[in-house]
Amino acid sequence: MSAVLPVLAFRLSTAVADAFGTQYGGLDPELRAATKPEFGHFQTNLALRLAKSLGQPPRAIAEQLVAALDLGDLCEPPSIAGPGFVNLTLLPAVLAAGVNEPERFPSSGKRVVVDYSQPNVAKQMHVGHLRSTVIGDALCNVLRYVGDEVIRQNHVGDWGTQFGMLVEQVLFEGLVVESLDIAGLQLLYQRGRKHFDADSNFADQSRARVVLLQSGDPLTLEIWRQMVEVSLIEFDRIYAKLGSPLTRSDVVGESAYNDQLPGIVADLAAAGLLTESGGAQCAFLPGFTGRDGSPLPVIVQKSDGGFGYSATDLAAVRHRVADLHADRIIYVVDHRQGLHFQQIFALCRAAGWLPETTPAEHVAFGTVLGKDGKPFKTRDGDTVRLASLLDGAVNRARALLDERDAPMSDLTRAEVAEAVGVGAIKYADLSNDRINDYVFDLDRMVAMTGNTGPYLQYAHARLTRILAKTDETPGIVTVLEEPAEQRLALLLAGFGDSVVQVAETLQPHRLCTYLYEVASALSAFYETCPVLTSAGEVRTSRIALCAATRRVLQDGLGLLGIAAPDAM
RNA sequence: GCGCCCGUAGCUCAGCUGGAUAGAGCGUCGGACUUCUAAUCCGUUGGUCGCAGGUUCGAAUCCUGCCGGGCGCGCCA
Repeated sequence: MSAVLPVLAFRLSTAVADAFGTQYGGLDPELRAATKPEFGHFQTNLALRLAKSLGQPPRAIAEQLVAALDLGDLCEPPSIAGPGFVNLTLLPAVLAAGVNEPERFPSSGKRVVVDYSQPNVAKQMHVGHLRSTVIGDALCNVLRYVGDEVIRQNHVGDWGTQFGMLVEQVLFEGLVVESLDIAGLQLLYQRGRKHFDADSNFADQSRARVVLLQSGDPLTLEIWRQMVEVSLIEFDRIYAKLGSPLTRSDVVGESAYNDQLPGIVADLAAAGLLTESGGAQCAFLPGFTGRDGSPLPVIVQKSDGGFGYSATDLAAVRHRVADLHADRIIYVVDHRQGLHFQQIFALCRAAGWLPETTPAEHVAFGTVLGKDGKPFKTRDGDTVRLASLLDGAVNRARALLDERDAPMSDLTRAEVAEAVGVGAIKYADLSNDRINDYVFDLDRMVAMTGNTGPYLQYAHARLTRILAKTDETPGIVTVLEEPAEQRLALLLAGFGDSVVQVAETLQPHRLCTYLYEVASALSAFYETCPVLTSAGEVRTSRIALCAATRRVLQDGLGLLGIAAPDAM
């Protein structure tokens, strides 16, 4: 639609300038989607806006505006309604063109770095990683679609004091790390933690081991590397299950910045941004205050000389701007870290590592809750593993498929169950505004009615079936007479705009809402407009409309990271 | 105490950056299957947009102040 929209906007501005003087030509044409189908396709509220400065009644202005407006090649004659709205209805041919010629996005020349997923070494991925991974994937897809170059950064938690303890426990037990899996590593962590708390001698050795790790002791480093390897194998497995494109080449863990941390401190000190407080090197920034109103620091270097997460995050920002040449930096991290990122961004700007022209955005999201309204946990109070979460949804989808006795091979059925189950979870996660918490409710997620993943997948499967029954390859849309056809066509033409909106707001739920509207409009079309049993040009056109709808659903779901099976 | 976020129908949520009578789904109730896949569709029911002011021709949307909830606030990430 954006091929038409700018033209309409330009004509409106021209008409305003002609009718009321050039000083009003620069006014926002306020071209908006019509609030109701009976008002046409678009509306402009310019007349209302101009009423005051022109000192005339809005309706009179609307009449002059319409008189000056030249839209005969694009729209039906404009109508004036209500207090002064000007309603525009596109000609069927223009609408058809919007469907037949989907918008393509040239390269923006912009490079965007997206930091997301961020699992921790030696820990199983759990429900807490779901949102970051799913939202991050969707945003990467959307940004690339609108022409940005996207660089994924998986800031894996692979460094820090706990690894001293882990390595020490490995040596204590005489373990071969490579024989362990992720669950084994997690158990090792628990044993190490107990050991650490119970045995002060072991605790001291663990602390000494951290120093060895950071200074590059070969044995220590090798054991650490093996733990990372075991973990990455597991992450790969989960990403595959989740259908995430994240790979090892996207992993730039905390350890990657280890060498740069002293330099970070030195640079900040040289810039006069550091203050010693309680033995720690701190940056106190204006506008940040703590509990009792005292200045709130960013602790860059701890009192024991070690570096915390802030130092690593600072180094990461610097790396992304200086080395990766990011034009925009995005962090998909839960909302509780909002203050932390505010501080990091502010400090990076003060240090000159993050130019004012480079936006850094914390894409915050809410918590996944259980039915009790508290953070989602198992019955035993443990965190829910991502793997079991996904398996549960796939099993549920499989049961629904079996119940339905859909005519497909077992292999296909397994694949479809996978797509539907995982898609249901992802869609449920993406379809609400990310800032809100949501309750994990499998029944609702896999429901075939309402704004759910399976409902959209089903719409796609139906279209695939219809198109498979025709012997002709779909052509172009030429006939749009039925209201249901027009409504569907109008929506399809707005796909590009919808994606652009997500790229700007970083709110994937807008795309979900859009796709749901498309699927709903398809249902109405499907009820009132026979496709295969119609004849002539109407049939050809409707087949093309089906093909276009299928493409939008497939592409849209694809952007959300959700598969669209051909049958359900 | 300070800061961020949230508050819209019985429930779960949209509301396109200020526009027309605030919309969906679920649920309720009532219809449509010898199906272009009924895992669907159509109809029905339902709201002082937390409260009070303010800005505006016009506010769920912007501003201020309250109320209620979530989260955060020095060496964990």
